[in-house]
Amino acid sequence: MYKREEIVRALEQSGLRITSQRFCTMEYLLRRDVHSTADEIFHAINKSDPRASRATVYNSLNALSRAGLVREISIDGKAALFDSNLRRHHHFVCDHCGVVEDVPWFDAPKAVRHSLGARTVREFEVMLRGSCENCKKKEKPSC
Amino acid sequence: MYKREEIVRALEQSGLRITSQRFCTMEYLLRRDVHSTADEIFHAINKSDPRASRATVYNSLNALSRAGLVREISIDGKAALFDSNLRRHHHFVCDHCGVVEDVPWFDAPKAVRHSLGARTVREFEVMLRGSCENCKKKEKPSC
DNA sequence: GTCCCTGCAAACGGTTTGCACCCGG
DNA sequence: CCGGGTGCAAACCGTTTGCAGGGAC
Repeated sequence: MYKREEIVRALEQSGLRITSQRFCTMEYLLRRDVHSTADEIFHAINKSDPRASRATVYNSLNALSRAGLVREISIDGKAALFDSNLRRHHHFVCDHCGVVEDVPWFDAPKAVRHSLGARTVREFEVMLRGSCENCKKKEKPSC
Repeated sequence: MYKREEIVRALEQSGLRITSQRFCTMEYLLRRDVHSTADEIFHAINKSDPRASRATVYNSLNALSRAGLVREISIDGKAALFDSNLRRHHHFVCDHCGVVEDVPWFDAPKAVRHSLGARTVREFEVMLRGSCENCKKKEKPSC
């Protein structure tokens, strides 16, 4: 579980002012195990503090993102998802329910680097698409 | 070069009515070697037929996309790009100029499939990010 | 006390939709 | 002639921005 001071320390180390909004946003992302949209975060924060605004959630997320404390992922033109998992990883997207799950990191095959000619590659991002465990069960009720 | 009848045939085979807008949209995409946004396509078509509307370009692109004649790619929440290259391939995105280039297809390493547990994988999509050839030259003017 | 952050509302860019008219089959 | 496509404008949705006031350091 994430303690208050851990979050404060993470924000401090990134040189960000510790404000209520940033703290709450960071806390929310760390406590969830699934990726969240800005809107979900806004509603959660807004429930405990009705004065909190959507714009500030966006601003906070951008600040956290620039500071490298969260990662923004955008898939298929839908609302951006925010991810507090900073370990290298890839993503799996379910075609049916749309859930986005983390999958373990693997590097690009060596041969690929050669096919890229004069380009420099800094990042390797993979997206797998298919049926998640739950949707697969539903597809085949029995046999 | 793509001949008029080839495009007509492709549309026919997909069971789509052959209308001026769909033909022009398809032609435009086939003739370009880079991916285009709906807006670019709209402006190109609008130049020769000032009555053409943005909405119809979107509708046509959606129809072509549903029919499997073009592929829609959305990257980083920016305007969608449309791609008439139907061969399997991956994408390279330049961090500096934003250009999106096709790179040769390669399959996921076998080990990856095992790490996915009960999920079924239908598609494997890779995005490489870095500096394209042009931007790399500019980065290092000399030494 | 100084900036930076916040909240609000308005603006924004990309895309979709409702509707009346039009055209391909 | 019928059904679907088209053009237009307005709606939509996620996100950003300008501004005035407030809070962190």
